[in-house]
Amino acid sequence: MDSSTEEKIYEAARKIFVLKGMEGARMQEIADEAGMNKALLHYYFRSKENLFKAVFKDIFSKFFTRVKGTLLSEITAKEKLGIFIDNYIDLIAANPYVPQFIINEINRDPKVLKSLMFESGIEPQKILGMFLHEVESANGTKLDPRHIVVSLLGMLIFPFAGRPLLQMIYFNDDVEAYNQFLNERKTIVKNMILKFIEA
Amino acid sequence: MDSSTEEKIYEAARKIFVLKGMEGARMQEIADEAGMNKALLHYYFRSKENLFKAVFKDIFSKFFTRVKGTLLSEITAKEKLGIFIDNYIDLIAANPYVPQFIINEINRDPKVLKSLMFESGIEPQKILGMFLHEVESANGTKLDPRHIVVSLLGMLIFPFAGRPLLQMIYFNDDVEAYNQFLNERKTIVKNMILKFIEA
DNA sequence: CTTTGGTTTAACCGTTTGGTTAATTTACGA
DNA sequence: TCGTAAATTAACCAAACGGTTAAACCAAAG
Repeated sequence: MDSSTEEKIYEAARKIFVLKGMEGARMQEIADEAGMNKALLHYYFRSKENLFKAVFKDIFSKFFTRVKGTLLSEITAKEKLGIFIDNYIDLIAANPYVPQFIINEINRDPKVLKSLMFESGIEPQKILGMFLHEVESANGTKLDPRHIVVSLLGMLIFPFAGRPLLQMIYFNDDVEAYNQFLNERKTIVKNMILKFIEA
Repeated sequence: MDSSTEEKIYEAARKIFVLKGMEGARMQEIADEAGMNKALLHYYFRSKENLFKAVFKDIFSKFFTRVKGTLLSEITAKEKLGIFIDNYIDLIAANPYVPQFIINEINRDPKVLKSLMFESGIEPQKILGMFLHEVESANGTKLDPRHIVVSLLGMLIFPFAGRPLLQMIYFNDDVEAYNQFLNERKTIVKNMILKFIEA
């Protein structure tokens, strides 16, 4: 660990905030996680809200930036959908609590959304707008593409957000079986979306 | 308001807990919402955790009981799916924060899940098991029905959980337009699921 | 009217919380 | 080697928190 103190604080804060949310997180816990005195958090970031905003803004923009990369490759719309689904599932699998974290914090304080999107540099409207366009050209504007996007995101996020419930009810708390189930979803979701768009 | 003191506390607690979660809720805020002294909350329910458990257990079991009712009618599997989707969307529309609340609290403390299901009387496994059976007989066991159920629930819940984000990005914060979008989803989701199962 | 028991309240308590401060340590250029 | 500014710490603070308590209130039984 040769990263700077500020970076250590930031990474510890990210971990704790994503796991417990703004209200559930404690400054002392973040300090412990970073292995240093609590006062240092206030030395580098003035307040808890400041630290949280820095973390949240970064997670928010990075998440959408990753999505953007997926949608910029030069292939057909349907291929893009397939690649998007693969990459998005991998992205959530690597950060399983992030989507739910983003949803929770936006619901907790929806006011920050506008300034957040502006300050984050990237504009989700354009990214998701690109996505809408992919869907639109794939199904020939027969359907409202917003329904496709919402269905797609719901199908991708829910198995992660509802994991404790689903894993227990359907998989007898077998972690490996559930991981395989999550992998299978790439194919399943692709088939569902494409079948619906084509028909 | 001629309901008893205990009922008033309970309803206030339900409202605040669902809106802000266990950690975000304050006993004083619940007392204010109920229009009475904070000490009364401890007089009727011993502790915050007690009060929360009572509320959560009740919400959890009522939500699954409602789902159960939908699946018990005597019609074909495909018809049941359609009716289930209609009723489930109406149910969430009447309690838009409940699914996310349940998901959050289960993630926060997954240990309580088992005892919760046991104490709540109804067993989600059986209810969702019934649902699996409907899906199974509708698609002739060609697909793992668990994927269908997870997709279906994700498609139904996500537009409510992600509302602030989706409403802003796709509907310019037009509340009425988003409400109409939510209504359209009944048809859309039905078509998606049925098309996928039949094919 | 008085007593009795459940109900309600204001005031209080100990702990935890985010945040501050003054002093100490460290890094490093003059 | 010294001096200085940044970095780090222990100790502290006020406010907010969940929870308690003792007294006041109130309805019903005697």
